[in-house]
Amino acid sequence: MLNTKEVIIVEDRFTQQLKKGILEMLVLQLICEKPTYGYELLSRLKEQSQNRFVLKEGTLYPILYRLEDDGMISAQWQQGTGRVAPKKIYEATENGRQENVRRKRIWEEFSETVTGFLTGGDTK
Amino acid sequence: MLNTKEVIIVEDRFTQQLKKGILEMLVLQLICEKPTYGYELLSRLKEQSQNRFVLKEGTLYPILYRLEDDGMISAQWQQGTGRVAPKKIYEATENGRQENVRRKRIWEEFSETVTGFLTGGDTK
DNA sequence: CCTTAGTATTTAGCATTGCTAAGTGCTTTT
DNA sequence: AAAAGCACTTAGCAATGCTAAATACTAAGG
Repeated sequence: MLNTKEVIIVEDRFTQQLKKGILEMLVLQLICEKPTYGYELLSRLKEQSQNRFVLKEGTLYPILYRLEDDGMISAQWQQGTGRVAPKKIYEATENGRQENVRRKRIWEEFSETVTGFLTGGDTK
Repeated sequence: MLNTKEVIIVEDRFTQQLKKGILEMLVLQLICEKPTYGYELLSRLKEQSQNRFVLKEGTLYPILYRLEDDGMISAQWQQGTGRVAPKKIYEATENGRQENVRRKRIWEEFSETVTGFLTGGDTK
């Protein structure tokens, strides 16, 4: 591509609010799958969601710090190999894995309830 | 029931955050189904969700005001019939109905994406 | 050589939304 | 007389995602 600009999709308030809680869950899920560092998470989120979860750094890193503060993940700095900048590698703790399972269960039940609510009544 | 006290389920941060945006969507949906007033919405939410969306008034009314400010619903005071306190009846506007349809679409796609994300990778 | 883009992390400050808590006023039940 | 129910209002807090910008180093292009 000559022009690397991307189409900017202005997200409305609704869609933005839907993400509350979800992003942290997805990040935890990805780290449970395999140890990773922040910048890589950005691309994994983007790709695995078909461009639906395209985060800025300012969104992701605070999530990582929260998960770390809450004991869900642990971090260690990886030495800069050769000239590659050092990365902060995160991996899930035992607590984190349990919490991840719990959240998936809650999400499943929650989303089913909501969908049932919306389709049960039918606006017409 | 002699004792009307209910078991208090302390909700964790995660579950609370999941509701962001959702409650407003559900309220709009209910009003689209038929004109209603605030207090009745509380019970409809509670029943139709099998006790999963049990709101306090302080949560619901601000939602109604927002929906009204945004032109999704319109309100009119119903005269107090006899000795019954006057109620503020809300009904959906044309904009509200369109937005409701749009939100349902967004929710459907969103929830499928999230579920796919969580089941695709499998934490093992 | 200088500029742009890419990798990688950090931080400040704002907007939105749900929550608790409390208050008003009237009616019905105990 | 007190408690509980109906019905609406408001103040203030907590949590999370967003924008924007800064730092620092490497690689590529004109």
